Amino acid sequence: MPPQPRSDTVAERLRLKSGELTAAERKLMAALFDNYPMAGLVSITEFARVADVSTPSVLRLAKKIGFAGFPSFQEQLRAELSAQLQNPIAKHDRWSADAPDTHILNRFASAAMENLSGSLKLVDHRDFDATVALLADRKRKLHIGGGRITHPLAAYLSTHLQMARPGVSLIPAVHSHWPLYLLDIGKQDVLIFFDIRRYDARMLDFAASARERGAKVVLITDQWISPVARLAVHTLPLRIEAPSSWDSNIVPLFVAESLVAATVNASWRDTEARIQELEALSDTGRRGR
Amino acid sequence: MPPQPRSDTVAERLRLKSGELTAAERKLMAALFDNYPMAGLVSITEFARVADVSTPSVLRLAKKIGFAGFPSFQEQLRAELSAQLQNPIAKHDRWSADAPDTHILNRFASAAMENLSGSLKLVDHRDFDATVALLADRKRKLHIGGGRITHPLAAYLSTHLQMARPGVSLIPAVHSHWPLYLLDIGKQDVLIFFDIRRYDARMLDFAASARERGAKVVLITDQWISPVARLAVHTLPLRIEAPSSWDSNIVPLFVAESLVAATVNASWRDTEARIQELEALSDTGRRGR
DNA sequence: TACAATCTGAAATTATCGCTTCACACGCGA
DNA sequence: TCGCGTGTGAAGCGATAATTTCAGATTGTA
Repeated sequence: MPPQPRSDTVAERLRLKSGELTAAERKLMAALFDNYPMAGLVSITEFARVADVSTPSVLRLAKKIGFAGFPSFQEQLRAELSAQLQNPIAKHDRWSADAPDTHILNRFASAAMENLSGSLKLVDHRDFDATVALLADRKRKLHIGGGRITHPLAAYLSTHLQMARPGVSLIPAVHSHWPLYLLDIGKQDVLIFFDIRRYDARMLDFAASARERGAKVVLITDQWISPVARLAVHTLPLRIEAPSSWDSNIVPLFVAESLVAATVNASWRDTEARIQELEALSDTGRRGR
Repeated sequence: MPPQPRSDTVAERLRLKSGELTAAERKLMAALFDNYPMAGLVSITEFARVADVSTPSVLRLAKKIGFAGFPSFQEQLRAELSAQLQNPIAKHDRWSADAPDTHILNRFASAAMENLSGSLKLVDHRDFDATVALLADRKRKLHIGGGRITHPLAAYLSTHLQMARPGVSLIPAVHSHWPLYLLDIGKQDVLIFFDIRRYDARMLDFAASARERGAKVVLITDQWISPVARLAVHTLPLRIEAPSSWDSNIVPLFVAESLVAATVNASWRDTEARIQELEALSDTGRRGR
């Protein structure tokens, strides 16, 4: 390997060494990237304070990535910033550093952002709020399920809701077990289904049976809307296109996380105690091992 | 004297006073505008040297345009620069129609966008590309795992990679099964781990054992970087903050989907046939019911 | 459990910076 | 020519920043 090219940016040097950084050094790296490169253009004392480490740690990091001291480290940051300011195309720095626009990461990121803003226009926030009210109602049991592709989303939602409240059950991926789970669905229960194309006929059957048993169905689907919507009290249609052979489930995950956050907010009094209890039990479990 | 007008930029203040500047002060103004505002972000000594005046002249200029001293003059320059660098991403057009900005959907969306653009800056795209090369190499077996929270992400990635190539296995969520899976990890295999805070000590152990058996470890983690990074050939650090009691896994999912798309692209010839075969088998299966 | 290796920040030290003072230079009118 | 006002920078003095040292804390290991 040739000797380290001295023209490398601070960001590149940090990434190069990121594997061998200590805890304090990682804090500094995080602080710097949090506002790059401005965060590094203050005094060493101030930079250390912002990252919540000592000044020697800043110095050690600067030396580890090949600078003589803090001033030369800072000089490099200034040089990068100057170069960037003179180059008007630099607005792309918010994407992957120096990767071309056509890089899959950047194309996927654009698609994700468009899906997200498109979905927010598509979704009726009253449906969202009404769904949250259902999820926050502890008198109702929750049943969460998804198709072959979306099942991990259902699992994710179920794990988080379980931390927030009791009475959450995940319907397994394997169809043959479904009748058993249908048995446990009762009046006033809520069935949350992820169903995106291609829609699974068996999910429609399941949702129909659940509804007959008195459950309320909430559907998270794509913009072409699964047939389950006819049975659902609330439908959240999302955009899921991606530059890929398969659809993107980023926005469905976004909705799942938002539902969790909103549900926790809506019933904070009950939830707070439960989370603290969970923490305590986890700690005990860890120590007991 | 009225309180110092903090909204004026240094450039405006200078132009305002440009009529009453002395020779040395005009030299300083010219030097600053020559590379605004970077030229002023060095030490007073250096700035004076560049403009070919003495340091007291710099100080006198700073005071003349209303600053208490050189540091506060410089602070103003930094503030202007920060404001200028603020990415215009923040002002995306309306989110959810007529929902207030404070609605959880909009707050979560902002957080997601910031996490995404922040992560793209944090991730080294060469690590990403190198990871894709590993995933696309059909001679290597892939083992995919995650912690309690991130396991669904591992499952999602595994499902998609399985559609793209053979030799993909998902490490189950239950720790007690792990030794059995370790047995099957061999030289040249690849272990893809999702590990975000709080890091699981058992994942570190597992990764260490896998590495000892000759496997290459790829780590998808958060910006605070899991200790597994020390064992990993490639680390993808991501931003995961959310206005919620728990972290957001939207960006990890984004990376998983991007990895799948890039892997498919990288080995399209092999993948195409496999996907078509899968389609055919699925159809048969459905008809056979 | 003890030992070694590594990491970390408090404190001391050194270097540099920001600022003040003051002597001198210059222009200009008496 | 002198005197006066204004502008300038050399020199020096704290103040602050950068660096070094070192002892305690932490972590991994026998």
